[in-house]
Amino acid sequence: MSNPQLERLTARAEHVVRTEDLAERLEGGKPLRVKLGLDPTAKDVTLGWAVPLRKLREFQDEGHTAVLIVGDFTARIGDPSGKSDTRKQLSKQEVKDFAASVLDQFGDILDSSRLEVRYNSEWLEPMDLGDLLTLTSRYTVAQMLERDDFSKRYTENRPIALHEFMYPLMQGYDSVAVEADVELGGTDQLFNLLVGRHLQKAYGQSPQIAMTMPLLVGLDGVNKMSQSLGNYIGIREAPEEMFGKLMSIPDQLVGSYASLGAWKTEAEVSALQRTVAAGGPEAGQVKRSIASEIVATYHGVDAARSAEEAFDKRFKQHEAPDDMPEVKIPLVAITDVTVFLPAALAELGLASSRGEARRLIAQKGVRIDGEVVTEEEIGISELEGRVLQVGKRRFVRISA
RNA sequence: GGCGGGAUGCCCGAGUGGCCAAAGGGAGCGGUCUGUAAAAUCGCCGGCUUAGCCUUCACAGGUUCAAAUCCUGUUCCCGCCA
Repeated sequence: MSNPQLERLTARAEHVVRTEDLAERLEGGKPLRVKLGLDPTAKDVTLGWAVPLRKLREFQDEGHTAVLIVGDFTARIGDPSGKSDTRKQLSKQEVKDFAASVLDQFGDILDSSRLEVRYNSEWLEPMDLGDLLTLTSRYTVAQMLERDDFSKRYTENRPIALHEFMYPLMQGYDSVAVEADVELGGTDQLFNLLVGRHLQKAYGQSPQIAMTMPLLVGLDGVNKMSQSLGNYIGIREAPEEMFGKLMSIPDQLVGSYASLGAWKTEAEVSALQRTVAAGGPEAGQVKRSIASEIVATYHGVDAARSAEEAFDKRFKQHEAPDDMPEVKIPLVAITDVTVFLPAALAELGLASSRGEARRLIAQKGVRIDGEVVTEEEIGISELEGRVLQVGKRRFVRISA
């Protein structure tokens, strides 16, 4: 590759179909229309989502136009990509709320001056049965079943609802509607992006370049980062929370977070990975610096620094954090001058039930001012004005 | 339309009359340890002021001293044939 722009734009990508086409269009000198579908089915933007977004930003920085497709129509079907179950259908209002929240957060990453936002209900809603037949006639059942998750579900005797076949077609048709030059997505989107190419050809356009970005693995170290799995970090999460979560990723993931989160170059990443693999305090140091850089990307360097300090205070020195919610002892837990602690903990949301709270006490997981609590029943005066702690992370100050 | 299979705790999944609040795994939570909210390791994991009691195995009834397990009906799901 001799074209430096091409090189920058394809960095970190998993697949580019086809690189030659991209090179050619860049040569053409016209700003490209770079499409990214936004699936408004959850309210937060995760670090995983940020990966294609940042790629899109790179395109913007090179003078190209970002075309965001809000899948308000398709969200009502639910993208079956990578799913082994039919996704539930959302109501119009839910979709609208999610879209608003997500678009707002996208603003943290994208450049609003080279941005076009389109809702796919614009062209999908008015389609009539005839249009639909034209669209569906361009693809075969065998082609659909090529898709990994469909074929898997099919052979495993799991249901595939007919409307799920429509999803890739609709997403592909979006590319036709906005005349996309490039479409970005996660690797799990490759099939859908290729359908877009196919349909564009069928509708007489030149096929878009499909570019996929690697999927960021979530906090569990196994699955793709996703909100439905709860293994995610949101880009709007508090610095301290973000830093803590980043410190909890398995060591093997540090490399990919360095690349896809801290946007390190390939060379830097492999150096970091070697250090982590060697283990020892240096490994922790690497994880720390990556965590800190990612936090700084979204909250600034100062916030990142204080998040790191707060983390050390709590987990290395085992000190209580500076600020914590102040709460009153729940009345139901009080009898005369004593407090029934399991009831108090459950009521305050520090334990999910009284039984859970009892277990926590039995397991030495509850402390008052740092001292392990062994009794379930304690005097009110022993609680008022003190810091009540559950586990390592949950703190609450009891008002006097 | 015909025939067959299935629905178990947050998820996966064993259990086919009492030994079942229900194996095992995952997730989650707590302790220890540590460079860490990593790893490892030990423990907990329906509810309840807990040697006991209460409510659970799709839903509604029934049989039985006793039902997740047997019977009837209902709902939903899957497969095969058409």
